[in-house]
Amino acid sequence: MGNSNRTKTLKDVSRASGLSLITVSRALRLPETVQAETRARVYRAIEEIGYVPNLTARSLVSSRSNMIGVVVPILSSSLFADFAQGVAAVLQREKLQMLLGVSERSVELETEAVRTFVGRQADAIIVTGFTHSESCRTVLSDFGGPIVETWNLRDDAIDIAVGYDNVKASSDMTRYLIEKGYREIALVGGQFGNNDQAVDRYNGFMAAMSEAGRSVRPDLVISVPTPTTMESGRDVMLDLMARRNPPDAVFFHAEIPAHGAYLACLSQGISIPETVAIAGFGDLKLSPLLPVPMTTVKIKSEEIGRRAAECVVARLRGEDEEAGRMVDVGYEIMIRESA
Amino acid sequence: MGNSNRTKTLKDVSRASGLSLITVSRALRLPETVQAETRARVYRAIEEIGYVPNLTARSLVSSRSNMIGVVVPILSSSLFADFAQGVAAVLQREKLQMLLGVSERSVELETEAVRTFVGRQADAIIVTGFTHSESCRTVLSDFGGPIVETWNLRDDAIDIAVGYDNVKASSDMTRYLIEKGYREIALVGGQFGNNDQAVDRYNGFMAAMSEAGRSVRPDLVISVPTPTTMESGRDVMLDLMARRNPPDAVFFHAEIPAHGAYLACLSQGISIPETVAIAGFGDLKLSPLLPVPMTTVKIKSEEIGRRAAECVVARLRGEDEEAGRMVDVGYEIMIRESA
DNA sequence: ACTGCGATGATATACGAATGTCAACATAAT
DNA sequence: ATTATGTTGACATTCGTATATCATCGCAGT
Repeated sequence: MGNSNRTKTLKDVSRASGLSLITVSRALRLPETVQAETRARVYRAIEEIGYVPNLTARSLVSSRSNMIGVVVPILSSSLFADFAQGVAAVLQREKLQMLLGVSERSVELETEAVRTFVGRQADAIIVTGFTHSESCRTVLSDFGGPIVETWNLRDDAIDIAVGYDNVKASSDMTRYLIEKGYREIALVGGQFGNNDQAVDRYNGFMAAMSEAGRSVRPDLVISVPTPTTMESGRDVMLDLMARRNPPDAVFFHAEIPAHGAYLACLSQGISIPETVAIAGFGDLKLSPLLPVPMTTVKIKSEEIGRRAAECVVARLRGEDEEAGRMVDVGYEIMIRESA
Repeated sequence: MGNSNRTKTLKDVSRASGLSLITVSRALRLPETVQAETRARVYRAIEEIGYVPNLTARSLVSSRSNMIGVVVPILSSSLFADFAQGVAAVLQREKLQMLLGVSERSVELETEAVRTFVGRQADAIIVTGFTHSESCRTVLSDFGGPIVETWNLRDDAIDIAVGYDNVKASSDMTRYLIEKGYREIALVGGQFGNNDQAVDRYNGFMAAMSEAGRSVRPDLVISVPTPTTMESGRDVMLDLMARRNPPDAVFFHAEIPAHGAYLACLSQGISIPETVAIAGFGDLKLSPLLPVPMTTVKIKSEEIGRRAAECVVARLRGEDEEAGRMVDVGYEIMIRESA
């Protein structure tokens, strides 16, 4: 483990270079104000003793940390992984670091994560969804920096919202299925607890149905547990198709179960879309490459992450004080062949 | 945005509660040493004014941050996302936070990330792979805390290694393919730059081949660019199958291109494993659910993350000072039907 | 010789919490 | 009454860096 010495400080650099503490400090923060030769001496000494600035101390004084707190419900879902990737890409080039918290869709864990972000002087906070605990809202509203709520759009954003209209996306797809002539459309949705997206998608579906004068058969509205899996989609699908009066179309509000259902049909010889049509929500990389490419709602997860991070850096730079409070990244109805 | 006041300090709690600063501080750190009633007064005041302890200041004096730095090559790959998820799960329950850096497989970006981890007084550092820049090695060896290198096993670990034997995993699968009777085995590997795993897998393949007295046709050794995509796998596969003497088995050293290739065969009516066998490396959720389930090397990505994090917390607790320097999480050869 | 400027240094203070020493007081045990 | 113990407070210092003020010194332009 090499050196067992304590970590080096600016004072050590000063000693090693024979320059005063202030000059060293200036050489780092205001390189223009010291002579080129002096600067070189400082850099040489830094290199020599292996000095790494203590960013904690810097944060304490500046009350800025160059860290952005990000909360995602789960990482092992490619949607949120892509989202985090998008955030990371933007932060990377701005020399900002990402403090990542995983909430597992629990508002308590989210609150805990947000609290530590605030305690660590994070410069901004990006969270998923609009569902928060009371104490989380309190902490966030006392927080000075930019706050971005992502993945959905609501009027009551705390500060900034970056996402897309889940209600509209869901009703658009539902309307397409109706127009396409499907008679019995099943809905496989998510769980409502702590998930405003699932609620909005459900509402979008119901709105489109009633708007078209269609009643919804309660037995055709099913929800799968979180986190979603291919297996749960497969099971739901096989259950549905084994019934006396099966649906002729199934709208999955999550892509993973849709894939599970799709593959189950493929294995069982149930033809898509002839016997049953499948529509998804998410559009993962696999979806367009399936033998019968999947019709689905494309979510721009990486873009949500990027735009959220861009809002943050814009605000930190002082631009856009009031603008960009609401960023709609949109969605796309990908009409392919499965429905 | 609620309160535009500056963030609250311990002094504010002291003022609000009518207790002295030290008592408040003690109530938080050594609750046993203050009376229950006093403690309650402190908590009430904290609640009232919305005090959140400044962890930056705490870190500065304790020179511990409760943050663990983690570097992954990319997040939008389910292997690394699962890995990060595993790390996060363990850190969560230990009240540690994750500082996440994305290296994009560049040693420079990795170095930069590691440097900021050190500067932020991270308590431990977890990196991917054994390929680092010189300055990264220097910074790491001056770093006082635990360092975990993951996803592979090598003798020259800086501190702790958590992973599996890529050479052996690759040669095991190759041997299986040879024994299974495949005559012309193609290899679709990754790029070697900054990727010790790709190198080891290649070496494992070559070793098993020469051990069996089999020569390797250079035209059947192909590499796909990083990051890997389904499309690149599809293209390689279609190219291979269009040749005069196509292979009868293809060993993909990454799962995503294997899936792309698989789906291309499915669409083109190329039967698996009769016309061509496919073996993968990774075992994603999709692999066992394909119509012809895929034979592949199962990597325990989430477990690598969990174990790495567990090593870290054990060391931070002072346990295992010397033990657990090398953790082999193993792999599994999943014999299914595609080969 | 004058001012003005650029580069460097000396010294002090601040950031928010942790921590060590010592004092003040109340209550309990002797 | 004396000593011991528990609770609270006052004060000072520390962590590593940023920053403000003021002092030097050398050198160019007047």
